[in-house]
This record gives sequence, structure tokens and C-alpha cells, in this order.
Amino acid sequence: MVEPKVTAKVTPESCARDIMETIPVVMRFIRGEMRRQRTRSLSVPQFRALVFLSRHPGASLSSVADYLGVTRPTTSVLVERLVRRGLVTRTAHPEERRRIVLALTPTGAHELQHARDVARNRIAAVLADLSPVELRNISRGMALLERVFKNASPQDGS
Amino acid sequence: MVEPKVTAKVTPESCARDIMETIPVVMRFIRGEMRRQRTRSLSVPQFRALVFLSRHPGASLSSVADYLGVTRPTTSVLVERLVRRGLVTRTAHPEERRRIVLALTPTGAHELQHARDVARNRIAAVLADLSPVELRNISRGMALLERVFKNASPQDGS
DNA sequence: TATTGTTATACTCTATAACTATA
DNA sequence: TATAGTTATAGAGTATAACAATA
Repeated sequence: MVEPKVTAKVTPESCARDIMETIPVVMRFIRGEMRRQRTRSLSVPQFRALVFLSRHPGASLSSVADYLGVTRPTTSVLVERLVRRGLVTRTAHPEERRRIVLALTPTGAHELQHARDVARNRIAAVLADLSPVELRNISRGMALLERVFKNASPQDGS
Repeated sequence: MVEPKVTAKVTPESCARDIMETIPVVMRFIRGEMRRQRTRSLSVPQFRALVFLSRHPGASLSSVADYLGVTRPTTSVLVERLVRRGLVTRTAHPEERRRIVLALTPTGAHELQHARDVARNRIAAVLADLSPVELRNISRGMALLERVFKNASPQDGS
């Protein structure tokens, strides 16, 4: 009574298992690439903060925290390091005096571009042997994951 | 001369961009779920080490390090914490006296099962609205990523 | 009172360097 | 000499708690 398994049944649970198994492996690779840039290496959160600021110049600390999915104290420390390294400017908001205005410095924009290019190329190299269909499959999977996890991250459940 | 874009061209580079954007978001969610288990929370590396030991009882520290993709000093510290918490046993290898033999304690096996169940169910809940086709797409994408990143992680390039 | 941001504290991850012990 | 593992050190991520300043 064993059914010939042409394609295994995929459930949310089995999919979750696959995600738990694979995501950390890929994450580690990305981290390694970010860190490889010897003199000017970035952590993944630092990189993501720079990406966010490149898209949202003048953003507040809270908005960066929301994007990163971490608390404000964590973000405050992270931003402080980026400011000290000369990658980000932190100035007072003219009207709302509680707020700060964050933006990339020219150096920050440059370093971001560099890190992004290197990481993208290194990841692309790993993907080089995949077929167009397989690449599309991965991209589609990423889009789906982004859609469902983007706004689920805080704590929507228990 | 603008081609009607039915389906965007997916290149290794564009796929790499998607990966860089999405993986950290999902990773953060997984970390949050692991940490949620208040009293007995696990970090993702701790969780992964326990998973590995459940599959490879008696493994050496080096093999755990290889699986995690981190250095041996890092692994030594991580294992030390698991031993102190009573989740892992660390005994001398009978023949190769340089080696240690790592294994889960009954408590470790139990906590692993608990953490795994909770995290899987929480992730599955996020995936609940996806169709079977979409779930299969994600699982297929994970399998592809696992295949290419599993052995690329160290430093195969520059 | 609620929000923005910081500081203090504590813990984990992580690597490199230097070490011990064993093979 | 090479390998297995540890320890020391340093820096980053991270949260919670407590705080300051502003709205």
C-alpha cells in the first residue's frame, strides 16, 4: 500500500523544516562575504542599515530599527559605530527635536556600493551552475518568503 | 524598443540580490522564535549544534564546527555553554585521546524537540496562507540553495 | 502620558592568536 | 610536524531596564 511518491507532499510544516535547515547556512555565507572585506568589513546588520539609509535618506533611528527588526537600543549602538567610522551622519531634526536625522556620508555610500558589489558577485558565483529555471525558482521562493515574513517578524503570534 | 516584460530575466546577479534582501529577514524571524522560549531559549547556533548531535551522536568538536561553519574556538565556547546547561555530554574519546565525544543528554534531546516543534509550528503558521504550489516552490528553492551553499561556505573563491 | 533616543548591563557569537596535548 | 581542543582577548549583536528629553 505504499504510494509511488512522484512528488513528496509539501506542507507548511515540511516547508518550515526546510527553511530552518537552509536559511542559517545561506546566512552564514552572506556574513562571511561581508566580513571578508578586510579593512572595511561590515556586519550584516550594518550593511542592511546602510542599504536602508541609501533608500531613505534622513530616516529616524526608530525607522532603521523597524527595518532591521531589532530594538532601538540595539540600533542606537549600531548607528553609533557607523557614525564613528564616518559612514553615517547623525544630525538633529530641525522641528521634532526628539528625533535624529540619519544619512549616508559619501564614504558610506561608497563603502556600501563596494560591499554590495562584492557580496553580490560572490553569491552569484555560487549560483553560476544553476539553470535559468532554477534561478527563477529561487527568486520566486525569495519573493514569497519576503512577502510572508516581512510583516510577521515582530511577534504576531503567541 | 521596450520589450514587453512578461517574466523578468533572472540572472545569478539578480538572484543574489534577492537572496541578500530576503535571507536576513527570515533569519531574524527564526532567531526570534528560538529566543522566545523564555526559560530555555536557544540561540540559532546552539539549536543547530543540538540538531547535529541528534543526528551524529558521539561527534567530535571539529565536526560540529564544520557543520556550523565556524571556527573551533567558537565551537568550543558554544559547546561549553551547552554542557554547563546540561544539554550535552562531553567525554574523552577512548582511543584518540585528543578527541572529545559529544552527545545529547536526555534533557538536551527533550529541549531540542521542544524548540524544534515550537519554531516549526510558528514558521508554519506564517506559511499557512500560501498555496501548495507556493509551498513547493519555496521548498524547492531551499533545496537548491542548500545544494550550492552547503559546500561553498568556507572560502572557495578569493 | 507617550514617543524618541541613549546609557548601563549582561549574555551570546565570532575570529585571531597563542597555547596544551596527542598523534 | 600536524591535528584536536582550549583559553585569552577583542569586538559586534542583542535584549531588558532605566533614563533623559521632547511632544
